[in-house]
Amino acid sequence: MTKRQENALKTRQKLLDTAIKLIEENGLSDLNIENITGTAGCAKGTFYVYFPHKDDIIFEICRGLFERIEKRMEKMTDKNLIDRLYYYFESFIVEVERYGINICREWIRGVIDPNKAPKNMDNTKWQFDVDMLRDILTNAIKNNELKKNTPIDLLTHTIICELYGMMTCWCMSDGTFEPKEWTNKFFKIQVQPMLKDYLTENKK
Amino acid sequence: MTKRQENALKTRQKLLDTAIKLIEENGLSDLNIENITGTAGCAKGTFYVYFPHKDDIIFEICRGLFERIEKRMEKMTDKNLIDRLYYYFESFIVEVERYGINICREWIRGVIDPNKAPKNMDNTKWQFDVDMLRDILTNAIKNNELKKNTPIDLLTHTIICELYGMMTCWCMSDGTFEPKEWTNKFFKIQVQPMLKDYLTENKK
Amino acid sequence: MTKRQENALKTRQKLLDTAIKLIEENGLSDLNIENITGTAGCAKGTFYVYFPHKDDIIFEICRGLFERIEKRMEKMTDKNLIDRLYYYFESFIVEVERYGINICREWIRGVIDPNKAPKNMDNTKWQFDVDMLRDILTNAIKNNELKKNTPIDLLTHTIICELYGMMTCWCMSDGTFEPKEWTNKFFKIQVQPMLKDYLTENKK
Amino acid sequence: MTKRQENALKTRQKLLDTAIKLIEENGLSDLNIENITGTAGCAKGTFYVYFPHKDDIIFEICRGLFERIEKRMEKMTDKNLIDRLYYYFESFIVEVERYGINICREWIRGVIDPNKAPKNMDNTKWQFDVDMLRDILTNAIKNNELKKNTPIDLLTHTIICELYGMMTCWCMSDGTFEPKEWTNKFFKIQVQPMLKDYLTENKK
DNA sequence: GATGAATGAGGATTCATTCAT
DNA sequence: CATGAATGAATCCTCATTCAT
Repeated sequence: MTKRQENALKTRQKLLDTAIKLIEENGLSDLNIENITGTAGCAKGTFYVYFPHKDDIIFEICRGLFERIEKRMEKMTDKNLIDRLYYYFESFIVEVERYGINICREWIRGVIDPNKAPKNMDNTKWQFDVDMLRDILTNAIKNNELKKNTPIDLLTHTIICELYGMMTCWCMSDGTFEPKEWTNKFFKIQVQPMLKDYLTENKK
Repeated sequence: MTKRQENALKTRQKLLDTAIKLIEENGLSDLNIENITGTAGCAKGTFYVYFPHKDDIIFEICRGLFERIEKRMEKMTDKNLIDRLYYYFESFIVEVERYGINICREWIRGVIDPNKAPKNMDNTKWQFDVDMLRDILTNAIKNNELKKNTPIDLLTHTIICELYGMMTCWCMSDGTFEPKEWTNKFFKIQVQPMLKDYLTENKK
Repeated sequence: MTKRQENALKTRQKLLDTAIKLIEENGLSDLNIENITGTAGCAKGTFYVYFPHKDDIIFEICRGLFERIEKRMEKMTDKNLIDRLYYYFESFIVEVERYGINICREWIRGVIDPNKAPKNMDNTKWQFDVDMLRDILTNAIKNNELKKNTPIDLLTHTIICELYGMMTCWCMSDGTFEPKEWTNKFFKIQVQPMLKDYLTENKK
Repeated sequence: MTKRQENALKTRQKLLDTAIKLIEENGLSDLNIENITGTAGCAKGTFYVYFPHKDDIIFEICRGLFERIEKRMEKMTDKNLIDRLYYYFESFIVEVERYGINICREWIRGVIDPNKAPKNMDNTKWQFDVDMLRDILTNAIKNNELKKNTPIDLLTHTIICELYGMMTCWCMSDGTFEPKEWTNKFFKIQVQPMLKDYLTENKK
């Protein structure tokens, strides 16, 4: 990579970071291109060198959040089921909290309407989450961690519901309801008891 | 009430209904005053006779949804705790579904950021929900339906989380994940087991 | 019509007149909404009360020119064929000159590409002109002014070609080549000789 | 010519050809530098190595069309007047058709306003055409092909008018009105009769 | 010669809101 | 009460052009 390309990447990242910062500070509705470029220290037109439309930077911010969670997930293959599920919960919360509550709000606002998702998105976030969790549980059956009669669909939906419920409540409560703290509690009183009956002998 | 006052009330209601219909059809972001008044069959200026600001009609729509739920709740004082809680769940879902998925999306979008709530709102939706549910449970202790050591906060937050999780997932899945169906399931595998240990002998 | 509606019409006309004046002065490429409204003495937004898009006012200006020519034509039913055809030539030139050379330029620029015509235009200008002239000649055969073997298509196309050729040359020559003067000359040395052989005895 | 100079010339020609292709496909208004260079397979900056301004390439395209016509004309000195004039007509049409109807549209749009012609253009297209045709006719008088009382101005303007009329109508009709076909017809019923009276005995 | 990142002036469009009638 | 013409701030986006590498 040449020096020029490196600088270009820096500019792009600078715009991305600035946008994240500004959304976190004032929310999406107050975000405008003049704002971003002004704060990032470049010209208005420079924005359009990297993002064809205003929405594209927002999509990218959310996708970034999305990818970070995925990346965390990939690292977790050796642990046992309970730990993997807990890690799944935690990953969401850690990454979302890193970006901040306002980005989370915009993320939910975006993810809430799959009809308005960008066309290059091959799948709904909902479908993606359902598939990923179902895979974890299906594999657990294959690995003999879960019994064959485990109600996978029920567990999958319950867990995802819990997760998005936590995020929605975090935003609603303006941060009072802290997800990190509740992840733990919920996991103990909701997820673990629910799984108990389906864990095979050797994993209990 | 004079004839004139009656007509005025009708115009007002017409505007409200039209706005609901339009949001359900095209979402909030495509809603504008010309749209509302045009569809309702009155002049742009008429809107401002009844609603000082655009936001006021949105607030009123959400408040309407809110009030319907409350009203349903008030009718339910004679039933036992489990039934009351189930009814609480159901009320949300029934009323939200009546308005439609797009209104629900906008409701979540609005409720998600308490800082941007209208100023005449005396309380956060979050705080309201927490208080209402806590009251139900506290009364249940007083009525000797629940044991004194019941972890009220834990139960309260868990239930609210589940509820908003369901609504968020309904929206995310574009209606595929049907709340009515899952309300029942969730109640059985999540809420009931959680309460079991704290119900007093006479209520079990 | 109420006083208000009258004023509104005046505002609309003022915008139209201003736009015509500005195009005539500086051409279409230098025309912008700020310009029009500023000169017309109203706010930028007022423009959009009357014209949904910038292009709509341009279309209307050209349509206006078009209609004036049509209206002139309608008045001419009692005269003989030669006079009617001459009047056809003259109508074009008189109306186009009234608007000015720059408007004529934009008109040609617009009329030159039927694919980019507004969708509410039911017909091509080309088709319209061909039809109108063919009607005049066909009727002349019916009225026994022209012989039955008159080559209508040939005459029609020749005359239209001459007409648009004159307008194009007027613009190209920046007004040096004056259409009024040439209309007469052309008619005498081109149209009349061409018709001579086909006029019936009683009309010669 | 060094290899480097050769390559440079190729790049320049590639840009020119690409621009012609793009105008023919989408018209001038959709033409932009990124478009040209992207399609030509070089960088945006490269454009400015060869053309100081965007307009310069458009000017060059039109000049190219212009020169091809001129070159055709130069070859025609030995034929008689009627043939030379017919060849003049034909040259226009053949070359303009080679470039395509959209280029012709843009050419007319450009040629229509001499005030906006590039400054390096020493003369108006109008003036150029008038001069060229007048020369042909004046020489015909000198060569004793035409009588001395031939109304040169009248003939010159009539012919040019006919020519541009044909091109304008070709564009207006979206290609339906085919210039090649009509060139012949017009020449026979318009130009030849008009000249008849002024041809000297030995040329009749 | 070639590149492509950066620029910023310029222009269209939206829409909540006001107010005279 | 009802109207709807007028407002103008706000904002997105385009694109020819420059210039350091």
